[in-house]
Amino acid sequence: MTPPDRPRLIDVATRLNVAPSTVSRALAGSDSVSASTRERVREMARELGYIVNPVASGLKRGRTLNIGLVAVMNHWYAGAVTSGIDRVAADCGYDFVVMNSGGGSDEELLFERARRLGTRVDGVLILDVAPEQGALARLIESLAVPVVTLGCSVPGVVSVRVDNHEIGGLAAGHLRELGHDEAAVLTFEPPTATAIDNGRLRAAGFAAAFGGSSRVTRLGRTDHSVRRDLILDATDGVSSVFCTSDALAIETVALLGQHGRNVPDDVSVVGVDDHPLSLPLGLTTIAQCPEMMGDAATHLLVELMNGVPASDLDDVLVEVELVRRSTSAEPG
Amino acid sequence: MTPPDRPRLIDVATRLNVAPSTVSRALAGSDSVSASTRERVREMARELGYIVNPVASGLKRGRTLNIGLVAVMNHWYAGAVTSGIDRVAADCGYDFVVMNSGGGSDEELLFERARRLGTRVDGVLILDVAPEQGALARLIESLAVPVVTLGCSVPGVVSVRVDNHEIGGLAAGHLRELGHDEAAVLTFEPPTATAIDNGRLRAAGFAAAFGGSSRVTRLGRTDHSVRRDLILDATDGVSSVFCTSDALAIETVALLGQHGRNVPDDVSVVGVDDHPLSLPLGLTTIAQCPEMMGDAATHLLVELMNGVPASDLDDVLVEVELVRRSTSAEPG
DNA sequence: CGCAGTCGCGCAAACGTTTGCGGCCGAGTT
DNA sequence: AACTCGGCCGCAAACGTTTGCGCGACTGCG
Repeated sequence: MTPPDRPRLIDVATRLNVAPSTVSRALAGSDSVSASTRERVREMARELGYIVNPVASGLKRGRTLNIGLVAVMNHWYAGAVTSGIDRVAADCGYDFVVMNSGGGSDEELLFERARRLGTRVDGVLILDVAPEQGALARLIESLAVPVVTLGCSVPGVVSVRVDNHEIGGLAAGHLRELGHDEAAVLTFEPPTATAIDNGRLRAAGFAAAFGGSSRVTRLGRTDHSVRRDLILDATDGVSSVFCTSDALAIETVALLGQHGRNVPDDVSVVGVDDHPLSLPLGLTTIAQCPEMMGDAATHLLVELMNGVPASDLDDVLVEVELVRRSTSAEPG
Repeated sequence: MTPPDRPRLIDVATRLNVAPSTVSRALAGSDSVSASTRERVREMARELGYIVNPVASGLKRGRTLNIGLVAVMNHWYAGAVTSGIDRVAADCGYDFVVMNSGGGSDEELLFERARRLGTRVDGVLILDVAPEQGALARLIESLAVPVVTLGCSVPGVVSVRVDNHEIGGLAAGHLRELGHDEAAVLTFEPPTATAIDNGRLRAAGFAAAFGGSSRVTRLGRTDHSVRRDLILDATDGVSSVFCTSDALAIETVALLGQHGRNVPDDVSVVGVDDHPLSLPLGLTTIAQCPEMMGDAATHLLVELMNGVPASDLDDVLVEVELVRRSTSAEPG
């Protein structure tokens, strides 16, 4: 079961009659080792299939070359962000370990895990967890490593976000341009107490920019059959509806269709996110690119871990974009 | 930026005038330390906020208490599995690090990363990567740690899977019971060369069990407007359609609806996966529970890491279940 | 009161790297 | 020819734990 243990640094050293330190330096590309031995060492390392033991290396150097991600993974969005993170993390030589913040309502336990996570990684990314009464700030505190937040923000820690207000504004502008002057806005309550409430801001941004008559209704995460009724009720008679997430929008257009209201002829629907199904379903939406957000956040985190002070780094606001497809049109 | 370094083992030792070894043993719950000192140590550790340094500990003990996950994360399914993994991993004291296998078509690079991953973790989970010409086996080989595969299988390594053939069979049985005797089956080609092709088996299982007239058409991942035509064409005239994934099914019912074919009155549609949107959309589907799969796989991996030989462990086949909702009905 | 057995604890050697420091040797300078 | 200087490399001490081994003291028995 235990395979013939991996070769160690000292193995390649003895094979070459040099000191371990030389091997270490050679592999690190130090210039205080002659080009010729450097090459010999590299050759031998490759031949033996040597790779440094990250644990030992981490112990000595005080960095683990790991970054942490805390997020609730049970959502397509988290997976997409993860893709972005992985790409740049790999480029920078980091692996990343994830800690699922979902489900566990036991705050004490969460903190415990966070503390442990902080010992394994050089920095962490926090995705979409809500700053409930300072709990997020305390969480970050107990991590004790550089942090960048994604989709949420805490004073003093660098973040990458989208402008949720602008998102609402874009949707409002689009509908307005088409000629709609009444709209229903539908929004979910956050699924868990620790998840962030983007919907509220998006709805507010919409209302502010729309100008016409709009009415927002918040949907609980309860039984979906009662939700049906709420949706139908809220959208009754209006010519356009703005859903603060694509998941909700997709459900809404299906529902409207089933009840004889043609989208987009009778009613326009626009969502937010660019959900993977939005393209095939032809949903008009405000797209944000999760991979790009993961990408940007990871770059920032790398800088922090390299010692750049947080005060030198600016928050980044990633661009959102209206992508018009076939669920929005001029009012019939 | 560097906070006043975390307390170390020796700090709590000196504070108590005991040897570091005693502290270590006390915290480990060894019985060779008196109950009273054990308690004193624990108290002090709590007071100082001490937590063991997993890197140092890992170096000495030769286990990292990390498990690896290789998967393509850009998919809701991976996120859901991740949730299951995290839950039991946390219970067993493990964290997990993920390596995104998607995108990178450079096989050599993938192997390099896998080798590195193998040095950081005590075992790895592999999700849905295809055994393309033995590449998967070589990947596992180069990991050099215990492995369990999820959704795919390689001779000699323990796996947890669903019976894709049975999935097709369940769908066929359901449609048959309703009275359908003709069906179109729609399936995606795998998105990348390294992703597994579940659709083929599901389609085969369906065909085998359906008995009536069924015709399968495979959809490329190409432009979705050409896909529309293919779908409409393939489903033209049939009373029922089986889609080998919910994503496809959702797209299909939307399409059918837009083209005047009422679901389920004119045509029944059943999918597979129990996609998060399937419930709100009312899609009849064959549900598999990704969290449970992650859960099961992690338990197996923990056993392997504890030294149980792979030959003592049986592959697990997780149950699938037909959940009937409102897209299937008796033929009109 | 002496001895064996036990229990609790400390000492020090690991685990596999990285890195400051010092030493050797050859080349260049006067 | 002596002296210096710089380029390469080895020695050994860390990093923070865990753990085999051994030692002292205390208990209980003869």
